[in-house]
Amino acid sequence: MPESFFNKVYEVTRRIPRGRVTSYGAIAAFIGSPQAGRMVGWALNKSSSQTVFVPAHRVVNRNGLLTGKIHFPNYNTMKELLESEGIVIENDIIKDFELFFWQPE
DNA sequence: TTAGTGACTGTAG
DNA sequence: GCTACAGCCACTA
Repeated sequence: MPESFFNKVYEVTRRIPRGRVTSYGAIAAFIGSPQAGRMVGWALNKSSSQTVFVPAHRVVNRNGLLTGKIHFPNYNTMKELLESEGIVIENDIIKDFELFFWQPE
C-alpha cells in the first residue's frame, strides 16, 4: 500500500509510547503539513476501520483538550483510556500536558 | 467534476 | 484574553 497522508498518521500515532500523548499539529508537522491538523483527526477517526490498533486517544489538540472524545463510543472513553495509562485528566484537559507530550522523531 | 466538510493551528484584530 | 479567518489535504455526495 502506498505512503499516503493518513497512512503516515497511523504510523506516527502507533509510535506514541504508553502513557504519553501528542497533538494533531505535531503529527501533521512531522508528516510535512503543519496546517493540516484536521486531516490527522480525520484519519484517526477512520482508524477504527483499520485492522491495526491505533492509539487515537493519545492524540489531543495543542491545549491538551480531548477534542476527539466525541468520536469515541462514549464521551468518557478517551478519558478513561488515558487515565488507565497514568495520565491525569482535569475537566477534559490533560493535566501537565507538556510533561506527557511526546514529539515524533 | 465541483462543492462541502472536518478529532487543527497560527495569525490578526 | 477572546473571536474571526484563512490554510491545510482527503473524502463523500
